[in-house]
Amino acid sequence: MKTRAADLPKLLESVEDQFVELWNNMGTLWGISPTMARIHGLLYISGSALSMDDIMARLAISRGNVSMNLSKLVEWGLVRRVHKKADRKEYYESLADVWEMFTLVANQRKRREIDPILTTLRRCRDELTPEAIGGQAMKEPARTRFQRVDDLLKLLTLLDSLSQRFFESHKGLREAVEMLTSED
Amino acid sequence: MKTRAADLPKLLESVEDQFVELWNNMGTLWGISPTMARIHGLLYISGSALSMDDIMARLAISRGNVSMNLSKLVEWGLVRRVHKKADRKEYYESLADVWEMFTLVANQRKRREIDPILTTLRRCRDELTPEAIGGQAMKEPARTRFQRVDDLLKLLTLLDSLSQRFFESHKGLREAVEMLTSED
DNA sequence: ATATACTTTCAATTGTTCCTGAAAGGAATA
DNA sequence: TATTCCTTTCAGGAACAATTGAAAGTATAT
Repeated sequence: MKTRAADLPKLLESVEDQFVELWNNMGTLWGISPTMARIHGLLYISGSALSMDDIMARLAISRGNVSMNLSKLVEWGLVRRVHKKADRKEYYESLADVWEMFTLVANQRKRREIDPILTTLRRCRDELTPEAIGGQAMKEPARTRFQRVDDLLKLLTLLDSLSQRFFESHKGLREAVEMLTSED
Repeated sequence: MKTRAADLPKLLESVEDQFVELWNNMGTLWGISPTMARIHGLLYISGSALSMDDIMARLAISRGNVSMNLSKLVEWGLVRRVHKKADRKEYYESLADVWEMFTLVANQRKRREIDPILTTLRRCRDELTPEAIGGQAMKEPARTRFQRVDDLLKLLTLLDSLSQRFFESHKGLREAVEMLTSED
């Protein structure tokens, strides 16, 4: 059942709304605040540069809120400012490349959040080695603690190397595709 | 500088505290509530079955809170109840296998959160195809919208297949290790 | 220099999520 | 059955996060 031409704007609006909502959920998953995600969703799906007023009107949120969240998006590198000649307003535009967006966020979160965790974990392990506590290290209860920390550290270190390779360029994605298509 | 035997309990306690705090941060990253993460951290690092009272005392949180969060942990499958004979109390014990814990959480979150997103995304795409809106599909502004949704869907579908393979068994991990060690 | 057009900041408000403690619920023992 | 010991539930409160709107800030045009 085809949509008549007159209904197209309504349909597009509805699809955009669905997408913005979806992107909001996606954002929650990545630890991104709802409004930030919605704004980015709107910029991404619309594919054009929008002004603060456009966004305020479309998403029904206040000027201050839009301003703050746009700055954060620019900081993350997901959105960039665009100046139009003969217009004092600033416009904002999303990155278009999805993979680039993913790696951008993944790399920053890894650096800010995962790396410190790994550092702490290593310190925990080092405090439980024979070098640190002598013969006690081999006996309970220290032995179990050490074992658990070490197990975790091994896995996280591995995942870390993997993600490093996977996220650092388009190459990682290509390798993954090959792995997926070769066997199976 | 080795620790004297008398200081060992203090040291262990400190390491455990650091670990619990670390696991709390890790949990935030996975969208798991702080207390739930801390309880699980304690159970994991201690490597033994603890009672509600043990946990309340060690983490200084209320009985109700411990109870609720333990149920959720059991629900997730990260913790299991243990009955000790001649004791009415219930004890709780964490899974020991780190990889198993990861896959458990990853699979459940995928099912609950990612799959619905993919469904919505497909619906968005389908509403923008030529089948749905005719010739308009090839012209702006519908064309861009379709393109963007389709790009995203392609990548997410790929990541989905990848993670499926990666997380469904120990095999995924082994493959990844091979990939990492073979070339580079 | 002043006015205009637009953006940023931030204190106050609102909204959300988390935690507590006490009461109700269950299950084992006497 | 009554008692004891332990767990769960949940309404209210505390802590935290997000949002607004108006004042201050900045830049361009006149």
